[in-house]
Amino acid sequence: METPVLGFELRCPHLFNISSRPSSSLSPPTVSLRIPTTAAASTVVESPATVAEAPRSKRHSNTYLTRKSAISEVERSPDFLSSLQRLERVLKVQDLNVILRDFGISGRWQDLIQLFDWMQQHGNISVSTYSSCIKFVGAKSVSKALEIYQSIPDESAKTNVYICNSILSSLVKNGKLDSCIKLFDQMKRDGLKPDVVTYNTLLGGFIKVKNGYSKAMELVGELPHNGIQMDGVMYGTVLAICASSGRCEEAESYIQQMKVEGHSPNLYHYSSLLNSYSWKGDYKKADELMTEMKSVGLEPNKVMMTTLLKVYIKGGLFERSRELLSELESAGYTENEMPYCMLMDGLSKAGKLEEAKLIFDDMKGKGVKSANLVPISESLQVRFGGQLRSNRLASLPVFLDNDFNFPFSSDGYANSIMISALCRSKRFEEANQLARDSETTYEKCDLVMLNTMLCAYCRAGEMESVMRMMKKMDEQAVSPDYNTFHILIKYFIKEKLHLLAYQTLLDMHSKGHRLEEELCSSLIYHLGKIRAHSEAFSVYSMLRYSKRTICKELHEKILHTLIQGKLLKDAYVVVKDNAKMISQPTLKRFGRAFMMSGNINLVNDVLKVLHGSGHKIDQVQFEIAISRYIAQADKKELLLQLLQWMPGQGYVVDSSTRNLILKNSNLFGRQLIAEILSKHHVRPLVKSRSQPKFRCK
DNA sequence: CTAGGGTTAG
Repeated sequence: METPVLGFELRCPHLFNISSRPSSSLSPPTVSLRIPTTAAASTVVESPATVAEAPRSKRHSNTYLTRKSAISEVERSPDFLSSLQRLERVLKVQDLNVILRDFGISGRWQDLIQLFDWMQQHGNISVSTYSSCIKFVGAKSVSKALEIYQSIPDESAKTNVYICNSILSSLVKNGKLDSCIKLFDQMKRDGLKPDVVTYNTLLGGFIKVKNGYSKAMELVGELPHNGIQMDGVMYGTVLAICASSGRCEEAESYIQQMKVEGHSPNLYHYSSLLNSYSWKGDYKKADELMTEMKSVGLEPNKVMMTTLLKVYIKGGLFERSRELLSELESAGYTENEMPYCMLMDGLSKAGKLEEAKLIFDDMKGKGVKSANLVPISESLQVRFGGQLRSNRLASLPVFLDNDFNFPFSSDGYANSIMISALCRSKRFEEANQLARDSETTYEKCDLVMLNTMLCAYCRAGEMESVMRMMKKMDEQAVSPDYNTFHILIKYFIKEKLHLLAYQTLLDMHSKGHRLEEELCSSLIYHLGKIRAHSEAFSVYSMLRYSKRTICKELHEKILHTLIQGKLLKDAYVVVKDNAKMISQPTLKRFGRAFMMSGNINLVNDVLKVLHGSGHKIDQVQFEIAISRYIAQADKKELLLQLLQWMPGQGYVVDSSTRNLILKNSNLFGRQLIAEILSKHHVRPLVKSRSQPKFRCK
């Protein structure tokens, strides 16, 4: 039922604007010829208020039919806005909602937005309008859905459960689960009373995220607290979550539980359970499941059979897979590439490239189409890019960024799989050739396809093609992902374009992608070799501060590079933070290097850090340090500090150093020097810290 | 006759 929660009825044009046009200008309904023109016209001229309060059955029925025909007239009209203008007084807000949904279902995005605008301007709008509009728009773009949400003038409607469910669903569909949960909490604070659909919307977000199962279980756990019972759909979602994390036992127990509660499993439930068997390729259980399902009168559909195919492939039953694929073909379920792709991929991963290629060729011969997504209408961007944003956006919660999701048509799954398969078998020339073919065949490629081709070109060493692909991605405004960066950096290293690799890594880091240690490590090595020491250090630092632990050889490796590049202050930082993970010879090398040419003001600090880490400082280091101090008389204080520090830690100066100091003692005050050196007389036994006299048991 | 949620995918 339509509730006038928004308080628009007062502004409703029906009440004030009824006879702005003569009724004679109204066109007759074009659809339902059974309704006489006059009847339609007279209904229109009557105040809808009268209609609403006097539902005499005949007239009501007439009105209903009139409205129905008006709905389809608007839907079919080539210029629906003018039809809308004409039929304004016939159509109720719920009729407009029906039209809106029809536009949404048939992908008429521009019309949907125009109608929504029109309804807003005419104050003929309801909760359902917002809910539906957000649903359709939000499937494509979170930010646009949020703009609509923010534009709702009635505060109480913002916590309407249907509207909230729509907006939460938009966030989930666009992979913004964290934002979704935050917004959900916010909405609850603002008065939302979540229902079973709300919870299920959130749960839906856990289907394809890692650790989704345990997070989902937390949410399921709070259902009783909110007095919500799981329904059939929610069991479907929960089973999908189990399946997507390979938890077949949990899935089985949920099926059991739902049966106990009196729900009979349908195809959704069975296909998720089946999918949970695909992880281990448990075809035995899968067959049993199919038998049970048929015994309760359910016919396997396309999804079911495709999922079964997946189980057989995972289980390595390629002969049965091929048979099942034929069954899919005769059932008409192979109008797109997907099932062929699954089999090809499975075969190639099992090392059966030739058999995979046979499937590929067979599929190509049959002229199978690839699955295309409908691209977002440009008008939608234009419309919302303009006036609607502005002041409203400023009030959006900060955690919700306005990201777009552009679904591009995704041609060429099969080619992409085949290219990967060829690369896997190191047949780079063939992969290269197929990538070129794909480029000419498919106008637009999605990111995975682009990455696959890029990879093939890189492996084949086709620099020009690599550059062409990068340009293409740029032109198609496809932003590179982790894989893209990874492929490129590896390739640049291989081609000895180390600085380019470095630049690309910086780019990757700035885009927020995690850095892989092995790749960084290799780059650090090569940058060191070409004496790009500070670049090497910046790679190390990026890795160091984005990861909790890194392999200890890396500290060692960077230290050698820094010493070689005389970046001793950086080296000191590395030693200070990781001394315990660095080998003694490397510490020694660092110590000597620092004594020789490190910042003289830090010499004592460095010695203390080295010593504090358990490193035994050798005489050479002291000797170099002390000669530097002597050569620089203004560092007198530092020398005295060092000499005073040494005996307490079990170090004494050797005789040549001692002589050097005495020779220059006039610079420091003979008396003081003699006093300090007297403590260096007795060379204590090197019973080091690691060998305490008394061991505790 | 009236909004919002669940199945296969490189």
